[in-house]
Amino acid sequence: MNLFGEIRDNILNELAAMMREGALPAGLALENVAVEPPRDPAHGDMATNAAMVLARPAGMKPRDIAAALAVRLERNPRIDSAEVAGPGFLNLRLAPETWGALIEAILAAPATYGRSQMGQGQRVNVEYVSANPTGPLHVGHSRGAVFGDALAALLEYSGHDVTREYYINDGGAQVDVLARSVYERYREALGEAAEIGEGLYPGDYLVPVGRALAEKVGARWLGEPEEVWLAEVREFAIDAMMRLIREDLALLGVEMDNFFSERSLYDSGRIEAAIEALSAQGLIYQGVLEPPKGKMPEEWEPREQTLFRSTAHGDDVDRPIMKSDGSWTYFAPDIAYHFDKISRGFDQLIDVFGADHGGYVKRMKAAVSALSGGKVPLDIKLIQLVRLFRDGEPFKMSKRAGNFVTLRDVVERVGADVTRFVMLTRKNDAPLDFDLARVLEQSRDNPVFYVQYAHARVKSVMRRAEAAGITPGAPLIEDAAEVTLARKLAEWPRLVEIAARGHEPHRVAFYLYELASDFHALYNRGNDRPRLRFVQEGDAAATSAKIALPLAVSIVISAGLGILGVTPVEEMR
RNA sequence: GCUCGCGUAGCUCAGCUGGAUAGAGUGUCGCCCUCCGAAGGCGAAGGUCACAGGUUCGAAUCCUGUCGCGAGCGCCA
Repeated sequence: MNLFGEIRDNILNELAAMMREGALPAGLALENVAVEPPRDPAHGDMATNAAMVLARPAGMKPRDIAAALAVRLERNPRIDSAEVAGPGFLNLRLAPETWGALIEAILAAPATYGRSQMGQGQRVNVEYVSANPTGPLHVGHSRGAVFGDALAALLEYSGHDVTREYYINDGGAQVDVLARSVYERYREALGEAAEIGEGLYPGDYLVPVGRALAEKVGARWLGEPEEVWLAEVREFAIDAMMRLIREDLALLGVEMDNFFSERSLYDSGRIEAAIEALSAQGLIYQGVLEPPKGKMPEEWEPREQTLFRSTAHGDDVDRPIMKSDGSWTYFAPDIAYHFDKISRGFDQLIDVFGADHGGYVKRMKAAVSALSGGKVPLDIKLIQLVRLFRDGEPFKMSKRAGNFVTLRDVVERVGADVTRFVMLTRKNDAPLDFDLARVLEQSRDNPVFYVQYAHARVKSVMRRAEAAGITPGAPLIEDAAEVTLARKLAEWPRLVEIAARGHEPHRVAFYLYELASDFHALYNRGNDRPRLRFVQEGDAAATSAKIALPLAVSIVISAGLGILGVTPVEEMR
């Protein structure tokens, strides 16, 4: 049940009838008619802009249309009153029974309330994390991981067919560096002194990898030149790193559907095929780029390169795809990778990148636009930095890795649920402050706690009702605080669609906080007014009617937390 | 220099793809706990939505320009 959607349908039907009867000119477009919660609750339960949207095309005054529509809507038994306000808003007040019916509908279909068919089964590929396989994940990665995972869940919840994908950058120079670093640890494991020179990865996490390698191959690569061992050590090291990364992801509860190897694109003709597809459109040429203005690199000299005419698809300058030695730039396999995604038949692509990839957005969109003939939209979500604190002080430490805080450090301290929720309490493009101490505080200004506490409170109420042998019955929504809460529940399906459309999972987190807040307000009101308590001592019938509302709240909280990947708790400890 | 993002209450941030008197938490101030649901509750103050124009019935939201902060800018991925 989607109350906003249903009331909107009612309104559209009335407008259609008005057109048939001549009260409105025929043929008016109705897509822009919206039914929304009014900003000020004093304006009622719902408001529609129908009259204002239609006034101009109908050549009528907004308030006249609104008044005529109001008369019709007031005949609807679900609507108590319809009132013309302001420039032509129509404010609706719903009948108490309408709220009761909503709560009953939620209880009757707890697994589906809020789910949407908006996506119509569209196939969406969400690529996220995609960290280089050279070490454990750090805090920054965890934000991208949580965001991508929640976005994927949100899209599934709204009717999309989602594939969660990780792109393994195992084709570039950094995995050679990894191999050399592991080789030093290998030598170390065999009793020689490791020489971790400048530019190698110094982290301790490579020590066991070197040891495992020594156990596997023995001493046969000792003293041998790089050409002998590099390729095999690289394979071995990448495998080890990807295992590490999968473990880190598992700690956060993130599970990918597909890992895509960059290396698999090389030596298989797939890069060439992707470039050829661009070339066939005349988008590949030999040329010389202008130097960037204002900031002249030290050793700039004009250089002829193979370029992709990304400017034909909205980029600012054309981009090189081949180095002067004839090898591909990093951009080329990325083009091939996205070509592969397109050819796998996805209707929509989403890339979740770190904010330092900002300069990369336009060229990637240009490539996808060209390769898909403009048919497959690519949305790139940039994830801003995470600043770690503890009790307000900047937090720096590393147990195992170079000089960064690992994902594991954080999850082991505060838990996966807290990490996930907190990471989603900001828009992706705003920096996030993460305080390892404050996220564990039990107070109202900690949204994780506040939402969990609301769920636990409901469960406590339900346990007490159950102990008295009482089950939820036909709900009775009468007090203003109860209506406020029911109204918030009615917004859930609408919020899901808004959040999914904008690829903005943080909206779910904020919604849950508001819902919890309204719930706690009602609960607290029971202090002063015992009639508002959910469990009415010695009155089974009243209790049965009262507990339907909190139960519905817990259903929605549980669904929302499910999208965020957070486990709802039964009790606080 | 160019590109992208951001700029909203003292602080941290929401703000529904253009709606009404711009919201929440925190902080500040006032009131409320012997017990019955205070890991708090109720209320108040607090704003030139960075600035200036524009678009229209209507702008924090869209467009142009300016300022400030951050990130990026040809063989690093």
